Amino acid sequence: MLKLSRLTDYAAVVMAQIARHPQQAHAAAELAEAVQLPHPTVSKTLKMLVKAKLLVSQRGAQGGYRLARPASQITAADIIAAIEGPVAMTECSQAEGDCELAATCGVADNWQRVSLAMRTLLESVTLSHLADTTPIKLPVQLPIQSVSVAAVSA
Amino acid sequence: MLKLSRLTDYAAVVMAQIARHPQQAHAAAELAEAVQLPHPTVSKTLKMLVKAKLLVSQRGAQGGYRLARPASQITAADIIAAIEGPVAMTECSQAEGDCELAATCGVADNWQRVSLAMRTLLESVTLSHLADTTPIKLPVQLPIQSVSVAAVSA
DNA sequence: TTATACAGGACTAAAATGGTACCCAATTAA
DNA sequence: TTAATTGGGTACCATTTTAGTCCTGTATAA
Repeated sequence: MLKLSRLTDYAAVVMAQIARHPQQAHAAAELAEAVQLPHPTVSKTLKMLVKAKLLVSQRGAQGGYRLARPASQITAADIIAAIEGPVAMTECSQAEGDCELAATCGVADNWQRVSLAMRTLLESVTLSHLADTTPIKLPVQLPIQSVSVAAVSA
Repeated sequence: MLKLSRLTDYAAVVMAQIARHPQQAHAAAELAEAVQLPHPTVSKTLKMLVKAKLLVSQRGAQGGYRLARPASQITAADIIAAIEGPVAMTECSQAEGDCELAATCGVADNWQRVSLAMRTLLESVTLSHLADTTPIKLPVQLPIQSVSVAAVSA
């Protein structure tokens, strides 16, 4: 289905929740309550988001989580990458040629182009967009005509 | 990683292989040899592609698999859907509201828009493109500015 | 009629995913 | 200084998904 994992979905929801009240720190328990998900799971998700530098945390009483940068500078691709790793459609489109089928494959290059277009799309959607309850108007025309595979395969 | 499953990857490679020689019927064993993958696995993949009406099969001696329609009319989205089911980023973007968290979620609509844009992108890539060894120039500018969620949520 | 080749389903093994629990570290406030 | 609060890290387990294999049946062509 080319689906996001459930944790990624949670991450997006939680990030959006924080983005709607960016001033205050949000405790894991409070967020879990707000989004109606089990506390330990939300907590795990938050930790991953901190590790990915999308959130900053403050321990102790009155502590909690805040956005590491403005919601407009956090993208859907960032959130997905935080939980699932970098966006890449195929094994071979993420790392250097560790696919020994490359010779017989014949579609690798083109998948990489598609992959890159997907990533560009996901990078054009920010947390502000996701958190907003009004519909996104995706602002950019994707530069897919000029996609180069160099940056991917290198 | 938002990655295709391995079987989907195989499916694309096999489809491309058939697309390069569209006149003749291709036996599973022959294809397995050509793409250097185990026969039973390729066979399973082929069966799924037949079920999805992307290939037609012919039993008996000299039988095998052929494209059900021209490569230019088979899209990446078709191939992915054949193996993984319909392209949808989140649980709730595929079926009717079977997500009881919708109330607290607050990002469902926007994920659906993103989902739709992804699908549009994948529908713009055909098997001809994938099978071609020269780089794709993705031909369409995505109509993402005018994306409506109606078709998805309905 | 026999060899070829797909159809369908059952089965198993392995891996990813999701969820939980536990204990430690840091901070704050009484 | 101590207690309460809150995140950090790790390890573990259950479940689901994925991948791969095998077996038996059926259609077709020579």
